[in-house]
Amino acid sequence: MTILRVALPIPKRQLFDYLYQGNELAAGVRVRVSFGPRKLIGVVWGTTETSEWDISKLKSIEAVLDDAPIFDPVLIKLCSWLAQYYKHPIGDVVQTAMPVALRKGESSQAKPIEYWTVSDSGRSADLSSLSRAPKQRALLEALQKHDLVKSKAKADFGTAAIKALTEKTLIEPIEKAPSKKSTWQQDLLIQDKPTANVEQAIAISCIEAKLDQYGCFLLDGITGSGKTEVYLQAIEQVLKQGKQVLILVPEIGLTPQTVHRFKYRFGIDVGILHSGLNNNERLQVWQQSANAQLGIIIGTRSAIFTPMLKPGLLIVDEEHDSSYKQQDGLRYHARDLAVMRAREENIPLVLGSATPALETLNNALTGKYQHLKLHQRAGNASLATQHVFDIRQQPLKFGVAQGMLERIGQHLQQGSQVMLFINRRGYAPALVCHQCGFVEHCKRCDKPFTVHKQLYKLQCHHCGSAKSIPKSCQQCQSNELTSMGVGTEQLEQGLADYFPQYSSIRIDSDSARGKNKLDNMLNSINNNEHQILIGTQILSKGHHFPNVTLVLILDVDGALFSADYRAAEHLAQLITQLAGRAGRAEKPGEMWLQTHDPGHPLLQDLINNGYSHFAQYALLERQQANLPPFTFQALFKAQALSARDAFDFLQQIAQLFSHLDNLDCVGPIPALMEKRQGQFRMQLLLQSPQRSALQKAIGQQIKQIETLNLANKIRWSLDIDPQDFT
DNA sequence: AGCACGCCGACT
DNA sequence: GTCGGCGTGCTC
Repeated sequence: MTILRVALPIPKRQLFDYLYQGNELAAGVRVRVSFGPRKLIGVVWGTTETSEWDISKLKSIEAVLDDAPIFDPVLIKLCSWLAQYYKHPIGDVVQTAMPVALRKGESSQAKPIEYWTVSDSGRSADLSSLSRAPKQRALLEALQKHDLVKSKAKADFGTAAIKALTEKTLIEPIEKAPSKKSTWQQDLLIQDKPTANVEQAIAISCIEAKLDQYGCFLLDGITGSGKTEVYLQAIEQVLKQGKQVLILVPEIGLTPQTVHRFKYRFGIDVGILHSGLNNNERLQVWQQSANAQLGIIIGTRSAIFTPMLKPGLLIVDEEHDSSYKQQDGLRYHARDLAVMRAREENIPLVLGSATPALETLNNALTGKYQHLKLHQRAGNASLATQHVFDIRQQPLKFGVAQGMLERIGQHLQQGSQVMLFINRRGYAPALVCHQCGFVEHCKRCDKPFTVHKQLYKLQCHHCGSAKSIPKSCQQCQSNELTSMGVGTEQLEQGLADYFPQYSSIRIDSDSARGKNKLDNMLNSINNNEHQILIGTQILSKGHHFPNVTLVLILDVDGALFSADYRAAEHLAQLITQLAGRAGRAEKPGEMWLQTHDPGHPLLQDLINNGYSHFAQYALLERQQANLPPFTFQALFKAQALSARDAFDFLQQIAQLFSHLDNLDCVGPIPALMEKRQGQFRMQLLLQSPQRSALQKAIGQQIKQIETLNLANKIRWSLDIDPQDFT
C-alpha cells in the first residue's frame, strides 16, 4: 500500500493524496480518481509516507492509465519549477504541458490519422468534367497527386467539395497508422548549402563546440544577415549525432515556407505543432517526438513542452517576440522556460533575433549568454532610411500631418505602395501640447502622466499620484492639449476620401482572422492590388513588402511617453523590423516617424545609430530608473463590476507586502485599460532588486491572498515578470 | 473548476 | 406548495 501525491486539474496550489494498492507507481503516470462527486484524470507527482489528511479517509486510485510515464524526469522538474516560480496551481501547469487528447484520458498511443484518397474511378477521372466546380476540381487534382489529411482538406477546400466528390464516389476515406520507424537518421540527406561567411562560420563553430553541454547563445543578427543558415548548419551536426532539435517560432512565423526550408535542407519529416492541428494530430507529433521518430520539431509557445527521447538542441527564433509570453492562465514565458529546459537537458540553446529583448541583451552583455553577432547583410537586402517628422503646430488630418500627406501622394504617383502604421502595443495616452510639444511629467518620478478619461485625471503609473487634467499648457499656455491616438477606421476613411483613386487595405488582427486570410491579403498586396496599406503589429512580422517605399508611423508619442516602460523598446523593435522589410535593393524605402518630440534621445539614437546602440542606451536608462532587467516585478491585477471591490482587494494585498524592505509596492492604481467589458480594472505592481526576495515574499503570502474574502468574488490574477501592462 | 447544498422569490 | 435563481464551500 502506497500513498500517491496526484496533480489534479483543479485551480488549487496543492497536490491531492490517494491510496494505491500496488507497490510503486512512477511519477508522470496518469491515473483516474474520484474527486468529490466527479471523476478526474490526474498525473502522479510523487509518493509520500505520511499524509496531512486522515489516512483512513483517503480514497483509492480507480485506474492507472499509462504503462510508462508520459512525462520524463526533466519535464516533471520543469513543471514543478513553473508552478513554483509563477505561483500557479500545479495541476493546471501539468494540464498545460499535456496534449489535449491526453488530458481527456485517451491512450498515449496516437490513433490512426484519417486521410482522403482517390477511389479507383477518381484516379483516372477526367478533371475537365469538373470544370464548373472549381473547388471540387482543385481537390481532386490535389488528391490525385497525394493523399490529404482530412482536417487539412477541409480547411483548404471546404466541406461542400468533399461531400460532392464523396457522393460521386471519386474520393474515399482511408486511415493510416502512425509510422513506427525512426529512419530519419538514414534518410538524412544534406542538400547543397551555401558557404557560410566569416561571421556565420564563427557562430556555427561556437555552437558546435558546445553541442554536448548546456550553453545559451544569443544569435544577434540584423535582418537579412542569414541567421537561419546558422541554425541550419548547427542543426546538421546535431542530426548527424542522431539527436533531436526543437525549434520555437512566433505564432505568426509558422508558415509553410519556414517549415519547407528545414524539410528541404535535410530531406526528412519535420514535426509541426501549431494551432490548426486537431487533438489526434497533435498527439501524434508529441508521441513521435517522445520516441525520437522525428529529428526536427517546430512549434509555437506551447511546443516547449514537447518531450524528446534524444534532445540535442533548442532554438528560439525571434526571441523578442511577445507571443512567447502567455497572457492568461499560466502566464509563462516560453523563452525563459527554454533556458531552464536546456539547462536540465544539458543541451545548448540558441536565441535568435535582429532586435533582442533588453532582458536577453543584458544577459549577453554580462556574459551569462554567449553573444554571437552577424553584421553583414546578404546580397539584395535593403534597409529603409529613417527620419523623424516634427508635427508640432502642424495641421493634422485624421492623424496624418499635411507634409506627410504630400509625401504619400508623391510615392503613390510613382506607382509605389505606402504603409501607414498605427502602434497600439503598449500605447498609453500622454497629454501633449500640440503647439510646443510639452508633456506634463510627474514631479516626483519625472515620468509622463497617463490620461485617464474615465476618471478625468492624469495619473502617474510609477508612484500612483493623480491630478486633474489641466486646460492649458504649462509651458506655452496654449489650449491645444491632445492625448494622441488615432483610430484605424478613422484613418482608413480619411485616406480613402483624400486619395480616392487608390485602393487601400487594412490589416490588423481582426481583419486577418480566419484561415489563409492573412496570406491572401499579403498576396494581393504584393500583386499591387492595393496601394495604401494600413496596419498594426501584425504587419511587422516576417513578411516582405518589396513595393512599399514609404512607411509612416503615426503615434510614436503614444509609445515614447507610455506608462509601459517597455513601449519604447517595442517601438524600436517594430521600426527596425519594418525598415528591413520594406523596399528592395534597387528601390529602397524611406520611413517617417511622426512625433511632437523630434529630439527625444531614444528616438535619435535609434535612427542615427541603429537598434543595438539604442538598446544599450535604453538598458542604461532602465538601470538608472531601477527597472527590469535590473529589478524584478510581479503584477497583481483585479477586475470587478465595482471599482471599489477591485481596489479593496489589491489594497489588502498591498498591506500584506507593506512591511517588507527590499520590496516596493506601486498601487493599487487603474490599469492602462481601466475599463473593459464593463468591468473596472486595477493593478498592483511589486518590485524588488532581488528576484529571490520577490519570490520569497509572494510565496509566503499567496495562500493568504487566496483566502481573502474578495478573492472568490472578483476576477484576479498574478503575473510574474509581466510583459504587458494593458 | 465544478458540483452540491441552501436559502429566497415567482409560478402552476 | 415547488421550481430555479446564484452565493458559499468543499473536494484527498
